[in-house]
Parts: sequence; structure tokens; C-alpha cells
Amino acid sequence: MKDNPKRELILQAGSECFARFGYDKTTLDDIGKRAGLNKASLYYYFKNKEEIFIAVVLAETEAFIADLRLKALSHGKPAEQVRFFLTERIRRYSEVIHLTRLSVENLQKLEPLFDEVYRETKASEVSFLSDLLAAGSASGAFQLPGQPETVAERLFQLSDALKHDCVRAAGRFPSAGMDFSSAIAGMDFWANIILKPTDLKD
Amino acid sequence: MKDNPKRELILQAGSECFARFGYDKTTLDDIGKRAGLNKASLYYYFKNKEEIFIAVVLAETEAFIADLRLKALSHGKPAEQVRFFLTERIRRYSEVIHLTRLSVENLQKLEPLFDEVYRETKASEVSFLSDLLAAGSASGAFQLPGQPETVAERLFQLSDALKHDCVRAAGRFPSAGMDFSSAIAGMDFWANIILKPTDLKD
Amino acid sequence: MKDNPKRELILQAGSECFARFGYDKTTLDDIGKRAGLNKASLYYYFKNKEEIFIAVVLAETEAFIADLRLKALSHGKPAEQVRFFLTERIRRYSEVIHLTRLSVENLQKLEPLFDEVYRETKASEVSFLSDLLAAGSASGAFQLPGQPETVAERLFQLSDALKHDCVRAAGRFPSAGMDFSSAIAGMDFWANIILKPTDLKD
Amino acid sequence: MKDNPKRELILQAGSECFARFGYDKTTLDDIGKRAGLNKASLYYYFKNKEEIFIAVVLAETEAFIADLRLKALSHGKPAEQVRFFLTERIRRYSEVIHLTRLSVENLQKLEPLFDEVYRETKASEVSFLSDLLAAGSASGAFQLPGQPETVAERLFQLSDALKHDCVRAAGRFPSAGMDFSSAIAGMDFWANIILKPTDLKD
DNA sequence: AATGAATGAGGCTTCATTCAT
DNA sequence: CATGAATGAAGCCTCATTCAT
Repeated sequence: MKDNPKRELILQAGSECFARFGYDKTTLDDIGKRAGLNKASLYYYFKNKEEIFIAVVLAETEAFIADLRLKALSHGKPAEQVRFFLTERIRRYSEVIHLTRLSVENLQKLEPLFDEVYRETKASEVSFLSDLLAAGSASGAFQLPGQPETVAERLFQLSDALKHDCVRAAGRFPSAGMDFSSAIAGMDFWANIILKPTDLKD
Repeated sequence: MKDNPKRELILQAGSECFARFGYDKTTLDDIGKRAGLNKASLYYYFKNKEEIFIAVVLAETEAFIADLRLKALSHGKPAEQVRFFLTERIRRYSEVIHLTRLSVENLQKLEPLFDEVYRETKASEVSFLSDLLAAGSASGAFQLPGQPETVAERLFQLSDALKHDCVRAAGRFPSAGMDFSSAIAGMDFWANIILKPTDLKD
Repeated sequence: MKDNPKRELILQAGSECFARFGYDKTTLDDIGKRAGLNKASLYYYFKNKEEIFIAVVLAETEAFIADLRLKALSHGKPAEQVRFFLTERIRRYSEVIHLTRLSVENLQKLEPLFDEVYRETKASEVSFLSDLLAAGSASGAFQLPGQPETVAERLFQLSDALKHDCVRAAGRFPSAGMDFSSAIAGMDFWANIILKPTDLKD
Repeated sequence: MKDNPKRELILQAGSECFARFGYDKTTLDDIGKRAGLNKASLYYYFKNKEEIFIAVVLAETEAFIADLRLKALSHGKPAEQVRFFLTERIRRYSEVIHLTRLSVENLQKLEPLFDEVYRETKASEVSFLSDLLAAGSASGAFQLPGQPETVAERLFQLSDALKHDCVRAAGRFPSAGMDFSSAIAGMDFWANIILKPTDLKD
């Protein structure tokens, strides 16, 4: 089901529409027309509009993550690489929400569905993060408070938790809009603690 | 018509809904329920959804402008005050659009209606700006190329033109989203020229 | 309740609106504005929109009938006077319907209400007709098959029945529109029989 | 799109409803129910209520014109044929408006849409008229002031202009209702001038 | 695999009518 | 008397979704 070229076509069409009109204002007709398919045909490849959206974001996220890995590696110091990778993930999340003009309500509805599909992507990301941490630790750049896999898992979990908390908070004070800057700052804070240079530790 | 408490109630309800759901996803039922009124009753106070939205933004803009004046005055140098006032106005515009998730289509539809209602607010803003300019000019901080009223009028006009141009540009390349940063930069550029310290002028 | 000047005002306003917009497209706001009264105030003087309409038509019909009497009397021969009076009544009915763009449905809904209010007007009309018949009969222009009052009553009844039948027929074949010409012809036919010159009767 | 049986069904249903209730009082529910379709389904075949109405009138007009051709040809003299064709077209217009109880407002709104769709029908009508003129001219019944095609075009244009002028005039004095009799008279007048017998011309 | 066709739900708007003051 | 205020019902229209073919 994954490498189906028609699916890709729909995802491409969906991506363009969601970015242009936002989630709510994108109609299945819009996507269908741009994909050269009848509106009804979309239901052969996806369960509903939500699933198309999730698949679009997931596909783009994968590309984003691939790029993010390269960018992270281009940073000089290991600690910098890790911090960059973690904060950039959150920034990306905020960008997607902004681009597709997802409302808090929609976001809260879609989020659980995301998590369901995220699993494998997550594993790959955690694994990459784990590698970064292991390398940094091996080079003596910093000293980890546990196995790289464990720390990677925890950092990743933290990063997601901070993201989700922004959404939850926005649900309570929606007039403030969604502000991910404090999440990014929080991520930075904890990353810094974990990645403190060895010699500065007590 | 202005100090009608029910009207205020509706505006308050509308404000919350628009901020939370965005313009498109806010239904008159939403607003009505939050205001404790039947959907149809809203039409007793406003002509239609658009008018409610415009009234909401106008009311909030007035509060924003009042605050902006104070903030502007708290800036040390006169030139700084003027520049702050002018660029902050544009930034505010972009924030409103972002917060209410206005699409380019909607924005282009609503803008003319705004202009219709804006008139008196405009006069007050221009007058404030004129005062700032006059004070700065009198203190010798900068030298104006004309009467303060005239320059204020021109700067204000420029600020609005830059705003509107972003909307127009977004109409042509909607996929790029609306980017007001260049408008703000533009505003800054022209403000700097007008507000060049006296002794630096050729 | 009858000679209330405010009532007259409303009727006047209603008359203009119904003639201009038709029954359906006339709103109570239209009538209220034209009468210088709030929409709700109309309900103090009339039970509902239908009643306003009926009262308007009734008032105009009274004026029409008064004029019709004069016109009828101006015809030379008694038989001509009677025939003119009877057919003109039907013609007038068709004109009102056309002017107010009453649909068959509306007409069928309003007709019973009309009949309710018509009673006294009817008596006056029948009495006038009866006088015409008596005069004609006395002058030997024609010979009546009964008392003038009875014949007047019968002719009047016939005239109304023919009118109503057009409406009923239009209900079954609405696409044909309402055509009162056959009703007028029918009226003419029966009037002629009743009003045959004495010497031509067998 | 033309020979779609469901479309025809809707047109049939619409025709009946519009004739029975008039344009305003016909609801899409009415049409839908009569066509055995859900109200929303109508939008699959037509863009909106206006388009259904236009399609209905256009279809009926085509039938009317076909019949009109036969009737025109059955008139003895060529001049009579032409005059009949031209005036009857206007009479038909007035009948449609009366039958569907189109208000001046609606008519003025719908007219431009009609013109858009009319084009091809027009060509066929003008061509028929041109043939009539050519035949009459060839038989010496009258002498045309130009090529038959040109004169046909002009007469047709005149006929439409007279129609439209009634609507425009009704817009200014709506209380007077729409009166096409002067348009018909006007058409007759000009037709007579063009169709003057050869020997009577100066 | 694809789609023509259909629809229920929901959104905006108008209007006759009601009612408390 | 008069009206400001409120509302239910109904109308037009859109759209995600379903289903038979």
C-alpha cells in the first residue's frame, strides 16, 4: 500500500492544497481535481479526509527528518547536533500547524490519530538520536546519565510531551494562540542539562 | 449603537470564538450560544457574520492602539517612537490574520469593508503620529520634509499600502502564505529615511 | 376599530407594498416602515399578515364597488347595468390577484378568510343589485323569474361561484394559470338569460 | 449534458413547480421531491436555483419557438408571417414572466444570465426570420432596406431591446407592473415600416 | 480501480410572530 | 400604545461521505 504511485499522487495533491487553503478549507474535490481523480476515488486509497491529512504530514515529516539528520550532522559539536535535532523537531511541528491553519479543535482531534501512525517513524528517529548521543558520549563531549538508547528515548518523549502540552494549553487559553517558543526553550533547557560538557559536571 | 451592552456581549463572544476557531470555523451558532442568544438574534445587532468579525477586530484594534501609544511613548528617542508605532501596526495586522486564520480569499473580501469602517480610527491614529513627529521635529531629533500632519498622513498611507500589498501578493502566490516581514522591513526603511538625524542629512 | 386612523395608515402602507412587491415578497418590515410604525406594532392592529392583506383588499374593494355602482348606473339600459355590474366584479377579482401576484396556494388559503369578512359588504352589494333588478323589472325592460331580492341573491351567488371555480380549477391545472375569462363569459351567459327582454320570452 | 434523463426529470419538475408557485415560492425541496431526489442532489445537475430556472425557461422557449415557426408559416402573407413571429416572441416573454410571477428584482437579476445562455437559440431564430424575409422579398411582397440577414438581425435586436426596456421601465415605476403591450405595439410599428408593400413606398 | 450519483448534516440568512416592558 | 428584543422555521447552498456499478 505504501509505494502505490496513485497514493503518492494524492498525497502530493493534498500537500499542495492543505498548504494553500489550510485543512478546513481544502475540499476533497480540490484534492481530487489536482490529482486527476474523482473525489470518490480518494476513498479507495484513504479512509477519509483526516487520513489523507495525516499521511501528507507524515510523508513530509519523513522528508523533513531526513533533511534534519544531514543538517544536524553538519553542526560541529555533538551537543550542538543533539540540541539542534530536538528543538528543530518542535519548530517543525509548529510550522505545519501554522501552514495548514489547524485549529486547536482539529489539532486535538487529529493528534491521537497521528500518534497511531507515528510509531515506526519514531523508532527510526530515536535510533538516530541514540547514535548521536553514543558518538558524543564516546568522544567525551558529554557524559550521559544512562545508556544512549534510554536517554534518546527519554529526550524524544520529552520533546513530544512539550509539543503536546502546547496544544493542551492552547485548548484552555485559545485566545493566546499556540506558542511553541516556550516548548522550544524547555527542550533547550533539558538538553543543556543532559549535554553539559563533562568537565563542568560536579 | 456603540454602548449597547448586548452588542458588547456578542463582540466578546465573537472575539473568543474567532480567536479559538478562526473566522471560517466559527459558526453563528458558536457565537450565539456563547452570548446566550439564538443564532437568529445576532442579526438584530449585526448585518451578517462579516460585520460581526469586522466589529470585533475594530474593537480590539482600538484597545491595541491605545496600548500602542503608551508603549510608543515609553521609547526613549522620538525617531524610535515613530518607527515603533508604524512597524508595530503592521505586525499587529499580521497577528490578527494569523490568529483568526483568515484565508487570502476572506481577507480580500473583508478588507474593503474594513476600510469603510476604519475612517475615524484612522484620523485619531494619524493625529497621534503627527504629534510624535511634531515633538521630534521640535526637539531637533530629526528634520521633517514638510508639515508634521502631511508627513504623518504620508507615513500612515505608506504603512497601509505595504500591508495591503502583502495581501495582494498573497493573492497571486497563495501557496507562499502571507509574509508581512518584508512590509515591516519596508516600513522601517522609509521611516529611517524620514527620521534621519538632522546632522546626517546631506 | 374601523375608523382608527392608524389602521388606515397601515392599510394604505400595505396596499402600496402588496401592489408593488406582491403578497409573498412584502415583509411586515416593509409595511411598518412605510406606515412609520415598528413591525411589532402592526400586531396591535391586525392579527397577522394575512389579516392585513384581507383588510387591504376589502377596503379597496369597497371603494371599487362604490365606483362600480356609479359606472353601472351610467349605462343606459337596465339589463346592461346589471350585466356590467356582475361581470366587472369578476374582472376586478382577477385584477387584484394579478396585482398582488397571489399564488394559487395562497389564494386557496386566503379565500375562506375573505368570505368570513365579506358578509356585510355582500349584503350591500346584493341590495344594490336587487334595486337595479327591481327598477329594470318595473320599467318592463325584462321580466324576473322571482322576487328581485331572490334573483339578486342568486346572481350574486353565481358570480362568486364562478370566481371560486377558477381558483379551484387552477389548483388542478396550475400550469394554465388562472383564467377568469370563461368565468366572465359564464356570468354573461346567465345574466343574458335572466335579463332577456320581455317580448323575446316564450 | 443535454440528453441526461435525470436532468430532464428535474427540468420537468422545475417547470411544474415554477408554473404553479412562481419563482420565489418554489423551493428546491419542492423540485427535489417532485423529481424524486434529495434537495442536495439538484446541485449535482445544476449550479443553483437560478440555473434550474433558466434551463427550464430555455427548454420551454425552444419548444415554443418550434411551434411559433409552424404558426408563423401558416399565416398567409409574408409580411404577416414576420410580424406575427416578432410580436409573438414578446408576448411569450410577458407570459413567462406572468406565469412564474417573476418580480422586477428577480427579472433584472436573471436577465443577464439568460442572455448568456440564449446565444445559440438566437442564431437559429434570426436565421428563420431571415428566411422569412428573404422569401417575402423575393416574392415582391415587400422590399427590404438591406440584406435579409442584416434586416433580420436588426429586427431581432429591436424585439429584444423593446422587451428589456419594459423591464427597465418597470424598475423605475414598479407599482405600475410590467406592461409589454407598448413593446408589442412598438414592434408592430417598426415591422410595418420595414414590411410596407413595395408599391406603397415613396 | 474508478466514478457517477445521491444524501445528511450543517452553515448563513430572512421573516413572521411573540412577549415583556 | 408602541417597540426593542428574541426566536423557530424555513430557504439556499456546501461538503464529507456512501454506494452501486
